[in-house]
Amino acid sequence: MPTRVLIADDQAMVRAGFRLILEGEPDIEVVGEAADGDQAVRLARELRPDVTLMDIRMPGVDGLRATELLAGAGVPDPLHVVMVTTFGLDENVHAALRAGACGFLLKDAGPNLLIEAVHAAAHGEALVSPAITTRLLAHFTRGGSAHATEPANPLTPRELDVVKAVARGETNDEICRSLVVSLPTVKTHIGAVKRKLSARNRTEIAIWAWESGLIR
Amino acid sequence: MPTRVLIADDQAMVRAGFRLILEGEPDIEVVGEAADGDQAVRLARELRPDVTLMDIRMPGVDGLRATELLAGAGVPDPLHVVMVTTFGLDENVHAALRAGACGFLLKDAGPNLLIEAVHAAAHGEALVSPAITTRLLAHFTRGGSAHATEPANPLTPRELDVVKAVARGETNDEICRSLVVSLPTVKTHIGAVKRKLSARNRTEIAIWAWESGLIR
DNA sequence: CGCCGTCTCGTACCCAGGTACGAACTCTCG
DNA sequence: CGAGAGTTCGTACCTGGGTACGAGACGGCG
Repeated sequence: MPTRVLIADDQAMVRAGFRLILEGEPDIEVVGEAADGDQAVRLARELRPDVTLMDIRMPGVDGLRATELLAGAGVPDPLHVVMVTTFGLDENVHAALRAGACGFLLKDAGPNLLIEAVHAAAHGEALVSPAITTRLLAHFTRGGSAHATEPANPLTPRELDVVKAVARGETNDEICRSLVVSLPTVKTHIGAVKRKLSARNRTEIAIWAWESGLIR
Repeated sequence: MPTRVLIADDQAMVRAGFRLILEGEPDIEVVGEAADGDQAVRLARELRPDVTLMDIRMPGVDGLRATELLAGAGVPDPLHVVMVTTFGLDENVHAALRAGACGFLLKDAGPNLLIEAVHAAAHGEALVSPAITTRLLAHFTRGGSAHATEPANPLTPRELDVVKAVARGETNDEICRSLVVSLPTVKTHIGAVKRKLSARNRTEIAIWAWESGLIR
């Protein structure tokens, strides 16, 4: 009996590409496609796929949230979600694994890795892109301290304001004027954001904002 | 006699997806794949494809530059290049058409549109994604005015290396190690880049890299 | 050949950015 | 009401980023 796969990605051509890649395998069957997180959750409940390929970045409910929803009250059997994304920022990886994903692939990983990941996920095993694996290991060996305490992505509204300003290239001085607060306040917020995103400087905050679609 | 197609995209999985989509058509034959602009130019000269699918964003020589090179001294017969990209930034469209492309597709356009575009390009006709067509028309009707883009950015190769590193969030210290130069050198290059891009800090350099598609 | 651009490195200085505390105020919620 | 989260501000300190010089080495080109 073949592995039944659900594909969730907002780009129709990416879905078609995945489908064609996977249907080249005899023991894999694509049972559905979803264009956003909402659809993904509904179809996953309805179709009960063995594995769900989930793009992180989708309009409306994104892949992370959708995975959390599924993990929460959706399906009784263990989740087999493989995250697929174009970018491998650390925060995304952590959030994805916390949300219950059992794989994390970059889209430039090659078709074979995709197939391998589906097979691995079907057996409840995890497969992560080599490039990301390297960074994960670096995190562990460096003693990734702050992660255990921090929940997923709860940036407060004010912190989001600061992130957007940073992602526009504003200096701390400009931010404190445009948000009408004092300079220490801006620094406090930025410090909090850096901890939550495990960013090492403001440039990585800006990169995160662009990658996550907060700015475009 | 089938239409011979060359695929140029840095992501292996995207190439595989395109190939599978196109090979489903009886009158289309994929004759080669290129992972960057250099390869694309060389293969196009060697294989003489009827149509080249070209991703705009590729490491090293990007799709725009590669198209220009081909238009310049490459092939005598008219160019049949279809640009493919995930984003439909206006300046990209203009630059692509200026460079000699005869089509412009968004990756979320659907497989059928891809096939249609290849067929159209084979006959020298142009096919542009509906969404982009709308924006182009808007430009014309509005009287295509304000173009605040810098057409030529005289960034030297080395400066481009530095820009990419900055856009990855690296610190000066990390850059000087990854490029194997001294710290003053890195600072010199960054200073030059800042002047050329009229950026006020490294974050604005990173933003520029993202906006211009140098990084994704 | 001399000129020019690029890449490289150095020294020195200044300041924005980042860290590490502490603390007050407001609001919500059990 | 007490607890917690969010926002705000303060002080002090240190590092990294940015600026302003100058200068040698290399290669292409008129």
